[in-house]
Amino acid sequence: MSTAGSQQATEKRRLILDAAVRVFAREGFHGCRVADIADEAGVAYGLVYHYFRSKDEILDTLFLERWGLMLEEIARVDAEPAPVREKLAAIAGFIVDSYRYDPDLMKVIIVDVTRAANSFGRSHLDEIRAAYELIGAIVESAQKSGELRRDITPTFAAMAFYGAVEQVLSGWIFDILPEAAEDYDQAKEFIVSTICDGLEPR
Amino acid sequence: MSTAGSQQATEKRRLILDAAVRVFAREGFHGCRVADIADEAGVAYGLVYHYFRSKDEILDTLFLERWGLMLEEIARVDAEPAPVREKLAAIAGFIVDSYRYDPDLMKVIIVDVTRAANSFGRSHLDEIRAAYELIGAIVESAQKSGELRRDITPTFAAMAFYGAVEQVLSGWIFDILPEAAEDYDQAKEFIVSTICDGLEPR
Amino acid sequence: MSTAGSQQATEKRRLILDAAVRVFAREGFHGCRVADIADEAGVAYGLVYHYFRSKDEILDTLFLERWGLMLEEIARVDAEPAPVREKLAAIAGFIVDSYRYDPDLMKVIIVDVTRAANSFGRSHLDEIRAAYELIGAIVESAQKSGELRRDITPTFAAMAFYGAVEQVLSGWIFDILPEAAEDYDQAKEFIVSTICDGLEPR
Amino acid sequence: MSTAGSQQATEKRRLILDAAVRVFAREGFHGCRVADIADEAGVAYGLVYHYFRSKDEILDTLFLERWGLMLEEIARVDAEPAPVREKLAAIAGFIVDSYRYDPDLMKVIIVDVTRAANSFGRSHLDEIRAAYELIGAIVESAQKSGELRRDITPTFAAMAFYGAVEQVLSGWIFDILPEAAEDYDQAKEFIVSTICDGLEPR
DNA sequence: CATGAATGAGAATTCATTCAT
DNA sequence: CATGAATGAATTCTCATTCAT
Repeated sequence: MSTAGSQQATEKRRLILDAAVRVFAREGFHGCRVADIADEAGVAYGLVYHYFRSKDEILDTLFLERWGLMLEEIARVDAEPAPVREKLAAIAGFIVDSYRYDPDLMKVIIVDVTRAANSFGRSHLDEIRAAYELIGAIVESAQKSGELRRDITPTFAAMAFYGAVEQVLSGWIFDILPEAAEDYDQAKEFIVSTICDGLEPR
Repeated sequence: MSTAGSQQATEKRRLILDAAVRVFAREGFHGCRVADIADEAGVAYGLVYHYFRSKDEILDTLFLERWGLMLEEIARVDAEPAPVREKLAAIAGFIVDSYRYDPDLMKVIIVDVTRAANSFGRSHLDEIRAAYELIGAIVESAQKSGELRRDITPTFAAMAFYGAVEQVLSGWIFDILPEAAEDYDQAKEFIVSTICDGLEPR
Repeated sequence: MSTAGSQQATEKRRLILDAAVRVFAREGFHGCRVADIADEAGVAYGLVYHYFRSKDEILDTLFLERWGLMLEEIARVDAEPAPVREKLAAIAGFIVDSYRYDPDLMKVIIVDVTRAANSFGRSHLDEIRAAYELIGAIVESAQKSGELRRDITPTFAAMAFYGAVEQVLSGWIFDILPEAAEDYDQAKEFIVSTICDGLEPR
Repeated sequence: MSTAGSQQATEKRRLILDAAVRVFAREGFHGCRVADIADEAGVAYGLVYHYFRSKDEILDTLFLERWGLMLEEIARVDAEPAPVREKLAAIAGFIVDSYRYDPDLMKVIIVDVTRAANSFGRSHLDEIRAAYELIGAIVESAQKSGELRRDITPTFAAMAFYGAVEQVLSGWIFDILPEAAEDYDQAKEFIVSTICDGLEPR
């Protein structure tokens, strides 16, 4: 069946992407060779170039796939008529779960894409900016509704919130923070509580 | 005379380090060649290797120099009998001022070391961890004195605080946040207020 | 078809090895560049590294190929029920013929491996030693059978024999000894006669 | 005193040469840097170039010094009215003693000069050839006087003799032959007896 | 004489990418 | 689609030699 053939073709592409995630996570984007990806995927060297124009495109693809999901999720959350606290919890939860579900992929995105955001194509930077802006928009409307303080700019608040989330992921990636099942849930609550309530007693 | 000679000997080394900061900031550690550093410094290629064993060692040196200053500053702040809020403000201020004083250097440290989980970040993990621990210790003692809530772990609080600071710097580095003179001062206050007071109205 | 394809794949590897022999012989292992080998072989620079891990590995391969043949030959000779004089003549003949057949290769082996006490010679010591030991074993059994004097240790006798052979090759290599067709045959006999009968009249 | 000054100057030169012997023996001519020689000698880097034009010249000097002594000795031996057996014993003894007295220097000469005789300046090759010719002359006159067989060419006989001697030294250098006090004396006798009497019983 | 900083050509090796099959 | 041999530009690091002091 031609459908089966097409599925198989897609399968190999997926195989390569998944292998790339593992290899990038293990050795870093710069630290690995295209050959390593092919080996990890168990496919021929040249096949990588059949499906992807370049090594960069593999990373681009991985990033865009997942970052796109996140943007969709943030937009979806934003559209709901929920308290800002719940919205932020949903976003933090989504990112934390993304890491829980596929730590290698999130490691690659944070370490190899976010880090190199200015050396890579500017397109990534726009995607990243879009996330901050969506979060900023959530903050902004919550400020208008009186849910959040107005003396801190929305953009800044978004950075503080996202920075806290990313730092927790970095902590896990660098083996600085403990990483047990309960830590994931706790992290989400801690982040929201720290950012919304502050560290000082109320 | 011999002192002058010794200073002159050191001069070129410093010249190379300063040139490396600019080149790393402009092209990224991986994106530049050792030749670029030598050119930028106006010295012969080989002299770079006279003073440094490798390209890596240059980055290591830059990182350790500045990170060491930061660790000293945090330790100094910790030792003072001030409210935790002032301590955190002093630390955030120091980091923000480090960026204001030498944005290229901080960019290099954040982009090429702090987030490089597979290369430099990993090899300087102890130094990086030390910073978190010092901040965590400040939080912990403030929790004991009742200045801060006790239901969020010190380590986690330290991550949230440092994450917010670093993200603000990242915002400047990646041209996401506005970067005017008043923004630097404002940033320090915003960070402390966000982390201590929270975004929700009190 | 697939056999032909496989042969073709091997062809380039052989091309490189043969080119390396000529280049090493002409310029010496240290005196040539990998680019010279690639040029001489008429292949792209990178292909050398496709087939060999390093410049060293090329020399290792050349040495082991031929030295292995020699060890086999010596072992084969040793196993035959012939007079020791004939055995030594067979070994000397094999080495002399090796030179006659491929003087460049033997030059490389002697100049760059066998005498290189600090690099290749040291790392191939076991193979080199094995040759002496095989020859020593031939001497030893000839001493037991009364064919050879017993007052000279087998190891020493092996060194004297091999030393004479190698020095003759060195003489050819360095243009000290005349090198005509009849010299090759004569050399074999001279060596055996010198070592077995001695230079003094009997 | 100006004499003392001049002696001191000479001392440093000697210091460098002696250090070079040790370094060359340890790491090989190609495997060491000029800096290693300076360090080993305990002198400043630049001083090496004050006394020698180049790294090559250091090796040249070492070789010519000792090889010259050997040529003198062979010529001296040749001039004496002694049996050829004694002459060869004197030459073998001189070379063996040279090694016993300064193994590093002989190692350097055999491994780094003799080996590279065709890549280095041709002048070395002429010196080496001169030694063979002197020995060949000794053989030739012994053949005329009936002390040695006439059916083996003098040049060839010289090669066999010198080859046996050098191989014994190589055996020591490569740790293949035992190297105790008595081995040195035995070696000399074994060499002469093997070459003059042959390995077959008389 | 003595020092060691400064120079820069050179070489091995790597690896993304192409291409013939 | 699949394969992996072939290409060659790029870059780090080495180190003999020079030179200013």
